[in-house]
Amino acid sequence: MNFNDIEKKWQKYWEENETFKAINNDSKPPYYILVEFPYPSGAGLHVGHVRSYTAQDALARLKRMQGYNVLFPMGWDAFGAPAEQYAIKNHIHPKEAVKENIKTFKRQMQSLGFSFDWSREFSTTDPLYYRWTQWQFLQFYKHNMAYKATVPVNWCNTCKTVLSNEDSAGGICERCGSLVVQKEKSQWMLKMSDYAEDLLKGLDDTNFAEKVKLGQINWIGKSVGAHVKFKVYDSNEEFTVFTTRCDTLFGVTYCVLAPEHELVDKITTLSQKEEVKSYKKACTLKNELERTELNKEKTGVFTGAYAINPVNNEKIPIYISDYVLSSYGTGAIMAVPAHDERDYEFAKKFNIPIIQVLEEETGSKHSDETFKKSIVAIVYDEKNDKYLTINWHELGGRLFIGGSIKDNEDAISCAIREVEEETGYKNLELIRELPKINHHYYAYNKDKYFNIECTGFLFKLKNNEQTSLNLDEDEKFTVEWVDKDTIAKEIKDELHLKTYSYAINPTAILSDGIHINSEFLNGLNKEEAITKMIEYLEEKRLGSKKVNYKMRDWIFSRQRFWGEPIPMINCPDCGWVPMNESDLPLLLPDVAEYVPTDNGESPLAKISEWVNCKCPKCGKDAKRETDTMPNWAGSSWYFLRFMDAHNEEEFASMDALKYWKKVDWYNGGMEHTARHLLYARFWVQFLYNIGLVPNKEMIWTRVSHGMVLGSNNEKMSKSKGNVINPDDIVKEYGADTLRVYEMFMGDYEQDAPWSTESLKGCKRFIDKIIRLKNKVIDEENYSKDLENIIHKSIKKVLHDTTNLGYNTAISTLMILANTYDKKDHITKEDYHLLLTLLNPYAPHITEELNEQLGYKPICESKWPEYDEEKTLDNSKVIGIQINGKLRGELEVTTDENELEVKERCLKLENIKKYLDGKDIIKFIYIPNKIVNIIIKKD
RNA sequence: GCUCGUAUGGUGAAAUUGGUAGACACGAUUGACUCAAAAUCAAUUUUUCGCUGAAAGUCUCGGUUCAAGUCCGAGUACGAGCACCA
Repeated sequence: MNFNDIEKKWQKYWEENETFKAINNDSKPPYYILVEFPYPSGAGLHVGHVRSYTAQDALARLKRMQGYNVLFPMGWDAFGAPAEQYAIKNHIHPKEAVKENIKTFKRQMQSLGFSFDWSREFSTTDPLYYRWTQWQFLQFYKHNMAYKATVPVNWCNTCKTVLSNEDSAGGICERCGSLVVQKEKSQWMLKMSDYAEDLLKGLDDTNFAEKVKLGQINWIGKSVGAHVKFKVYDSNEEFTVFTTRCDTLFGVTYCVLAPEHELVDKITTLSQKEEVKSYKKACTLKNELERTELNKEKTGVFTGAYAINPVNNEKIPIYISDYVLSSYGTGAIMAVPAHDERDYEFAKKFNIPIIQVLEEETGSKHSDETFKKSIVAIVYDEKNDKYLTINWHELGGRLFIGGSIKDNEDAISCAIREVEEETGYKNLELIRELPKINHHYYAYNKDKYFNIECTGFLFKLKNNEQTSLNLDEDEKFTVEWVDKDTIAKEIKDELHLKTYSYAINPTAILSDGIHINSEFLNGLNKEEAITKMIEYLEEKRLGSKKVNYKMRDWIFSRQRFWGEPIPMINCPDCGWVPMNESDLPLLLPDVAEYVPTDNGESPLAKISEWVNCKCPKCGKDAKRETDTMPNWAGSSWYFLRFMDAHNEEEFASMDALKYWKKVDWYNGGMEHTARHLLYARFWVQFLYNIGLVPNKEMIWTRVSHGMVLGSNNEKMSKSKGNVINPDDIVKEYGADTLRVYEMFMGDYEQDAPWSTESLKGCKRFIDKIIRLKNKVIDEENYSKDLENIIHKSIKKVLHDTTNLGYNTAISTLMILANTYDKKDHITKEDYHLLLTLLNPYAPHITEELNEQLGYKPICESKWPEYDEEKTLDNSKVIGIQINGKLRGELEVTTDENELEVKERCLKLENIKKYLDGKDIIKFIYIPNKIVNIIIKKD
């Protein structure tokens, strides 16, 4: 029999015997393994699918052998735009296209021998399934979690259609390449923002991989800050800003409102009216691309109005600018150019003052410090592109010019004086004063600790006129002009380096430090100052602590045909009325001809016999909602349906949900770890809150797999011609080979390129397994000399298969097979064991060989036990190092003590050679690991 | 720009707690079997050198340690996601 026949034979056996059927309420412990159900595209199964399905299949098969009642289901996420477009083009109903694709996918999956429980199969497009998706939407609505709102959508004027964010990436329509514009539409929304905190906290009740948790946390984007009220000068108006940095309030030099802010028209002065109006107009015309373009210069206009800074009553101008988003926070900000990059950029452009309120700290603090003020002067020679430095030689290396400020002297005159005293140059022109730095240091010559507030200055040399220096000082240092490279290499002092970086790279200071110019906050660090400022604001009723989240409500409407219809009816008298639950499912109409509308409504809007209906409340003529649900809807709860797939009374019974408890292990692509997972968790938490599921989190472990890339290390795509079709591989090399190869190809969580050469290596491994049968002699029990490696292998394969170590599990099995191969004979039990361990990965060939040996099928057997005692070695070869360098090896037994090991060590020829005439300072013996002998060096 | 991930031979990659770097494969080279090929088996394969031995070596620089791929600090390159989130 060839491998294709063997595969068919066993696939048939499993199907006929319902080997993988999971039974609800079985007495065995439940274990739920889930892989993301695929979107059945026309392209068929991808080798990337094969990778994750095989991994989970191996886990499922192993868990079954361990005595678990394993639920390992499969279904189809079949709503979506591609099927819709295909259907429009070919004048058929999308469900026909979907049916075809599902058939292909299922055949391919079955040809790979995945142990799915096909009795629970369903598609999100089955009315029996989406009936419950609709029902759950009604629950959202009834609990005030669904509402209508007007939001902008991406709209393509050429295609006359609404686009998803994915299809309009970069502001270009994916299909026709024309510019995408924003259009206002009334949409159904789910109040997901209410769940932000719960979704954050819920992560503690999961075992998600750390990077998955991080993805969720970032998406939710919690930030703790404050609301601060600003009064408009000479008016009764006021506005509120959201800030995470209320500690910098004394550095506020202007405010910005979003162009759409409601106050803009009210406060704009007469003289600025025209300018404001045209800027607002320009903003609405901007498309996505322009708004998000990198390096875009800040724009904005002055409203003519002023605000009052609540902490110091300063009068500050109010601008409008599109760098402030109306959708986040309050749509208004206080601007602190000294400590925010965007504000800095804006202030530079509009010549707005910059007030530093936070000094960066350098050096290390000491308890007994003397405070003084000082300067660092950086003098630049434009002509030669060089900087003036003083080389103190051994005394202190290379520095810029520095010095202490005398009493009754201001910082700038001090800087000019010091430059002349130390270098003789006196014709300086100030380019810029640099931010102040708080520096701690120890002065050797004075044996004292100092804390200085240092102001930096950047000067330009006007001419080379130089007075002569007195000789005494000339002996201690030399004055040198140096270039950038020399500075980078030779200046080590932290204070001078920091000042230099301010000079060449002017920017806002974002790091922590010490507050200055801030009255009651002076001397405090960032965190202390924030706490104190919030207290102050709340006490004076000027503001309050406020938490903000980036996560918005879920836009739940799509203007498409091929999705779950939203079961809402618009009645001229009663408004929006939910359908009666007993009338569900609301079916999609059975028409093959439908065209998109010109105004962006769903194609359903044109099918009048479907749209027109009666109001469930008053019975008058009414119209159905024509928007459909997003793709994410059906996939947000499918894992619950698998627990009770054919229930006609409920989406799933509490009984079934309680039996399976939760998804023990969920696997999918990295691209879904943020959004899909978040939507699914939100959906479940809502169902929990209304008492329909037993746990607030229904997914325990979430793992993300790496992609299978083409052999050229690029993503597989038709256009690149690097696509591998699993059907071809199964036909030529067999399903088992493909499965083993995809598990062996590399770290499961990492991307891996396809290699047909490597695949052939796995075929050779399978062939070797078959050849080993010739060495089997009719004897029970393990061979004595194989016992150690057999027990070790059972342990390792078990550990690796349940801990994402699929590649090392395979290599362990290769080593075991190689060991068998070196022997003339192996026992039946030796061979049986190898087949059992390999079975989760290569189920067909192992079952076949196992049957030929006369054993009962592996899929009905137990996972072999290992004896910890027998995995231990009683001796081990360890390395012997001398001063950390490997110089020899020694076989030690576990019961040898350090003294015995040392004695034997020192007798070894190559060790003696190195020790000859040297003193041993230390002898380190780490049992079972290594010996390190430390000797005195010459 | 921000967040996350990654960096080890010609290639895919191993290396539980810091403890002999390169397991297991692929490819390559040589040999055996063969009329020949395939298959199989055996051997070599990190680099350099004065080759029975030695030195260097896990992106770069620095640190901790008897001992660092692994821990700490600074940086570089590549990849992914998000992007003016105050």
